Amino acid sequence: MPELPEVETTRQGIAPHCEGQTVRKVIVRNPSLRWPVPGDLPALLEGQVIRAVERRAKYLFLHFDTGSAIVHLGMSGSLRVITDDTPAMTHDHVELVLGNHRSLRFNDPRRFGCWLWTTEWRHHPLISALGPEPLSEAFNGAWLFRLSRNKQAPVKSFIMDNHVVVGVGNIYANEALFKAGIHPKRKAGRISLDRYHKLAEAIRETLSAAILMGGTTLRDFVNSDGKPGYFAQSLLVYGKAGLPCTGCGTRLKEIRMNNRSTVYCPRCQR
DNA sequence: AAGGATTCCTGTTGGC
DNA sequence: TGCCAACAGGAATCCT
Repeated sequence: MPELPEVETTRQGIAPHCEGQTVRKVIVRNPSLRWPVPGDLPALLEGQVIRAVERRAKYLFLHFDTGSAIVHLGMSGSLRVITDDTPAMTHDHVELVLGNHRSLRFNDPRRFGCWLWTTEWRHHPLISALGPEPLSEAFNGAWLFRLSRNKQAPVKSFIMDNHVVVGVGNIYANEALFKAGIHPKRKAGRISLDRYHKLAEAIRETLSAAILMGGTTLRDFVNSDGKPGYFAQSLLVYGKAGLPCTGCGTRLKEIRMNNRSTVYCPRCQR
């Protein structure tokens, strides 16, 4: 499940092969993604040079002179650069044939991902209201504290809200709350500045460690080079319900919050 | 208006 | 062993 580290790993993997390359041909095999792939996407991209591959939150942008393609990997999407004679696989929904005998292939079994076009990517409705990047200076405990005042929502929902901070999906929310010793159901507005400093640091640590290790890799996610990431091995609570807490030995508890698996230590997290 | 519930989808898993 | 329901989750959107 691509979370921010996986998306950044993907960007780093494809950028060297894409930047400066001309798009020779665009093949849309299945336009039924989260939103329909624009019918004029081939006409918009063909003949143009990919100037840069950028990431913002979990969105990737292919920047061209006339605008940008917005790509989201959704739940099960992946982008790979391969030689252009490699046979298409099932769920290879979008392909950009490049000028270096390579192709950029978008594969997405569950089709929660998207390919969109924008001429003003910073002002695109999906992008403009996003919160700060978790590894940027703008994201810190003071920011979390200020935004959370009077909020009744549980802190786990709060940090997974893209208006608060981007890139914190279910797995990393569980991990960060454990590291910070905060109970996932605690009301966001009832947490001190001190504890938010700790939480911001935990989010930062969790995500940067995962980026270094190449992403979490659960089930069907593979990096752009086709190799799995190794972060899954260092998960402390996610997927470990019933196992002893690494801090105190208490059995980790699992509950459902907003229909999402939530694992925590009932003793260490308050 | 905030916050919870629903929705999209298919490969994998678990129970009988 | 085989089949099928349950589950997984990003995030927009709908609903209360």
